[in-house]
Amino acid sequence: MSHTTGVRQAQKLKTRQALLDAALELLEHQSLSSLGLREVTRAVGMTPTAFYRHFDGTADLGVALVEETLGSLHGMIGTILADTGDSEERLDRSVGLIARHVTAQPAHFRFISREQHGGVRPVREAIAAQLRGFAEEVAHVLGAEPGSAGWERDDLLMLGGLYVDHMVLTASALLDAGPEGEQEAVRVARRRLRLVTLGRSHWLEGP
Amino acid sequence: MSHTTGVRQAQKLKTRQALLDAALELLEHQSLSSLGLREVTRAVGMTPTAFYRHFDGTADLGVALVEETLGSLHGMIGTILADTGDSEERLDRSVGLIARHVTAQPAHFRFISREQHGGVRPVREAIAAQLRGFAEEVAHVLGAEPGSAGWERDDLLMLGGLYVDHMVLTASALLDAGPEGEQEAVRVARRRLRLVTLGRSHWLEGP
DNA sequence: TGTACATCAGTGAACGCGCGTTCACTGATGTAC
DNA sequence: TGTACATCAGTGAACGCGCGTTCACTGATGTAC
Repeated sequence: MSHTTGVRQAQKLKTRQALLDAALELLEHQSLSSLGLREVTRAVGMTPTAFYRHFDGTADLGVALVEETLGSLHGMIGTILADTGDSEERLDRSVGLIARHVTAQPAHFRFISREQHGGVRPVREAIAAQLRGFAEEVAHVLGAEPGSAGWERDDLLMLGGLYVDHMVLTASALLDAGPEGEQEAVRVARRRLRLVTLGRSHWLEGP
Repeated sequence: MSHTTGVRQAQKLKTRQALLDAALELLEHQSLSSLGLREVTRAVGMTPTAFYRHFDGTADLGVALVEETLGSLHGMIGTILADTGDSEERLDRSVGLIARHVTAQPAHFRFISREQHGGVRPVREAIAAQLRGFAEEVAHVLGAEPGSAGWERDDLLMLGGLYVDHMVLTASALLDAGPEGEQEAVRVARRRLRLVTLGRSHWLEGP
């Protein structure tokens, strides 16, 4: 057995990643539907033809970017919503964590925000599927808490979706705000979340 | 004085409107950033060159579409939020009104939803400005109600923004749901709104 | 370990095509007298 | 009302350019023996 086996595969993965990185950078100022395959290969420094060794086209690359951005976030839901500290503290922590993620990889979140309702169907659907997954995870975690006693499954899902949509809105707001407006965006996001959480705690009192 | 004066201007407006209509139709399945000027004129049946008699380019046309879609909605805020009936009834009425608008002109709302975070900056900014205006109107109307006694201006704006963002989310959800899923989308939108409104009514009780 | 063959990531030339923009123009509409 | 000139929405030809996709290829990596 030789330890060099897989050199070719490793190089291929490296090239693929270079394509994804270059595309993400190009997508900071344009939509996926106007991103050219040649633009991407040019940025990486390779022949347009080679693109097809990795993706069917830019739509396919877009779906891969969705996976790269959101795939790793599953399971983090539990960490974010860890039921420690009072609800105020937990809420601030959640928003802070989103803010840190967005600051750490702004291009990824800009891409998601832009393509969530964008012109490329397979990408839109991939994002929707991921967000639906998050909503279900949130619903599951919240459902296990004492504060959710008596809640119907349907209402928990509604609440999970509400929180997820607010995460996405917060990420968008942070990106739009830029560095100087970040603090204010965080402040507003926190108060919004507080209001929603307040609604949650009175939900069962009836309309 | 001749009553024919203005024939030229009327024809020009008609052509301009034809360009806007054709563009909106083409934008149902693509983003503005990939919409070609020639595509639009071809759909209308005119020379590409003539496009420049009406718009600087597709970005400029996009800004005009924003105005066409959202410009007429100002002032309707008051009607939607008219303080009649109990809060439950008023809430259902609001969602119903959005649903009716979206059903009546789906292409317009799809365009707004798609370009709100899209790749064309001037259009993004035009949409943001309009939505900010709506948020302020909502804040103003709500601020005048007894239920908002004691609210700070800042919190009212936060609430206005929250309602506006939910209007947009509801519109997007309705478009994504299609005819068969419309009823369910309306149901979820209503419960979300109910939860937010519940949070509103307990806002002053402290954190 | 050495050799002969297979695989396959990336190359480079070529294609037909639609794009945005320019320019000089046409002819209906508008205006001055 | 009639005439002579000005305006300007829309035309049609032309341009250079970058696009996505095809094809036969090269040469390093991998595999069988």
